[in-house]
Amino acid sequence: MEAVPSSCLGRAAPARAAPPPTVLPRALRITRPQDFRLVLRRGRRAGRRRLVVHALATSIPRPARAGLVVGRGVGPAVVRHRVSRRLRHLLRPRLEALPPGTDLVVRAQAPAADATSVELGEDLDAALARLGLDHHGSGSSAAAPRLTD
RNA sequence: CGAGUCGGCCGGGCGACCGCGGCGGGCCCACGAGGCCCGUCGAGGAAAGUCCGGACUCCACAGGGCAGGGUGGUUGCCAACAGCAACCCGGGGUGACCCGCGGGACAGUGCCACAGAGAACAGACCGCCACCGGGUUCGCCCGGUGGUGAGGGUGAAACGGUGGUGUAAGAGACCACCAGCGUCCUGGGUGACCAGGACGGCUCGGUAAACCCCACCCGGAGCAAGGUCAAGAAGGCCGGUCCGCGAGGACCGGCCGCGCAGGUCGUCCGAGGGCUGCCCGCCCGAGACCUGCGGGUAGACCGCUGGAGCCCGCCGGCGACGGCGGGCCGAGAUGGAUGGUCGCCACCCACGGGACCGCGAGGGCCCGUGGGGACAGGAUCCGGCUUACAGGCCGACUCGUCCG
Repeated sequence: MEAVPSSCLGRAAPARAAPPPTVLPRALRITRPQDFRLVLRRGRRAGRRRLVVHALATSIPRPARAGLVVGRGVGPAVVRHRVSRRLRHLLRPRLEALPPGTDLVVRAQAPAADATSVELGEDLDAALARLGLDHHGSGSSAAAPRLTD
């Protein structure tokens, strides 16, 4: 079964080596209203035009989690659901690179309605980099302590 | 073949990889209702607007009056409806068909812009006619008084139409026919109503998505309904002022609620509630109120998806629909799953090329490149209505033309 993905991707586009995106499972999501309030009020914040990322480091030993806020300002139900689905796909691989115990809340703004998945991914990376949480270089271990103050 | 009317249906298909939510099963375990694997199911015709009608849940359930809301041709269908079907009436179209918030305007009240002389028991501007006075080229002209709703002009609408009698000129003033109104009779229809006849008085607007009248119907709140368990014993919300860049904090006042303490009223004389609002009346009924002090929780599960259910066949009915038989199980989330990245095919639109048909404008076919695919997503569940929608399919019927 290991040979199947490589052949499939190889036929389509050999240059595109990106790992297949996945959707957030329920365990990795923030669901309780109190947790949302905590992250939005106490966490650090980095805003882009299309979305705002709040991050809060906790001492609880568990994988990093994420929650979504897509308000009515973004659009009707179909548009809101499309935006949150794209964000869920984009969030999963990025979440694995974060230090354990990190809680993330991503708020979508109105311009997110017309954005593509690629654009939203760029916004996410930029916001995470501003928070010192980017997974590409710079070392996540060095960024983690800065969250607490 | 062209133009058109009505009804029904679809809402791209197949595949690859990686995923998400529910249910069922198996395995593992450092047991945490954690991990892995398999099977299965997983948005719409409108899921939408939340406009009607129900199911369901809780509260209430002697009744009456007033107020309030809804419906409005008839007969059916339906659990019910403001829905659907057939029919009736009125209007439109050559026609198939379409449109109608379709009870009552002799119960009463109100309103009818602009134009016009006059608009609701109407109205003399011009005109017509008579009389009086004056003038006269003897045709008539000018002024006044009165008659007249036939003619002109205005309007959506001018108080019936045509012909005659009549008259100074006219007028349903009178007569005939027609139209319209009312009453009665006969026949047909379950009925709305239709057809025919007789008589009557003589014409007697519109508006009830204006008040109103008539007939019929209507308890209130809603799944955040409601229930179980756990946790916790006290705060929550609203308004104002002040402080702070801000998140927020402090103080004061009001409302709801729990515990403790004190007080007042009350269970023969009824505190306080309930019966949609008010009044009468009825029922439940032992607590209610005031002051002071103290300073919370808000999570899980049930409800929760098998139902006026869907598909097929037969029978009854013009039809909506109903009956019988057989088969099927097709979402149940809860910061809210059904997606992401692609490939192929089909469809539509541009551009380019090729051969073909046609005198021609042009037409379809094949290939290549590029682009496009709407309106829109459950949140207790059904039946409707309304609104949005790229593109496409099927059937019935009408009118016109050509061929036979």
